[in-house]
Amino acid sequence: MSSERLDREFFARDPREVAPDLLGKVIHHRDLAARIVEVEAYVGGEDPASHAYKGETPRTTVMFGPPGHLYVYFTYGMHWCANVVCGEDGVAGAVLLRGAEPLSGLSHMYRNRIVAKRDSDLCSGPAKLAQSFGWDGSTNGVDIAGGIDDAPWIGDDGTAPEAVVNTGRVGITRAVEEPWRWYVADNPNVSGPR
DNA sequence: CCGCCGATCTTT
DNA sequence: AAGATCGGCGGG
Repeated sequence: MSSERLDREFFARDPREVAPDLLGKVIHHRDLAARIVEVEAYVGGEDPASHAYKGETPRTTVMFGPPGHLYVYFTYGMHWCANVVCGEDGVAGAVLLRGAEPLSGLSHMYRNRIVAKRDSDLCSGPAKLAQSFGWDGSTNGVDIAGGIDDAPWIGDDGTAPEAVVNTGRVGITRAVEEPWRWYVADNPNVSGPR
């Protein structure tokens, strides 16, 4: 099935609008592809849970830049997690990629993630997803909306999720009541609580 | 399947 | 000292 690349305009909206729209879309990177099934929105300046809440720092520079780039951060001393920067240039905002269904290049993903035993171990969590795609600090800031051949990009193949669930975000201690997590119902690649 | 805990290091 | 996580282990 053919896939249309999401452009910068798609990401130039409030992350709370972009996030649910990303469900069902497909992450591509060279031979690898996976369909997004779980996302969370982080709203920068007005969101105490966002890394950008207290303003721009060396770590969060990318979040304040133009939309359609990856914000990849290091956490818990060993994991990388990836967001797509959303909203206007100069305004911090991002959508965390939390879960995806592997579609292509699975043998390559297993090579990137030695501990994975089954397909649902590959992309069922933000750090697992990033690891399966081989993303790390060198991926931070990469443009995914510039039509760059070797860079990751996100495509729309016309598939829409059957049922979407909206809940509070996972793994945070501040602003836990904000309903800014969305996931596809009954999908084994969703990482958090159902 | 679920809950608990340790790993490991950057950021605050 | 905490953190946008994960995997191993033990118990039900």
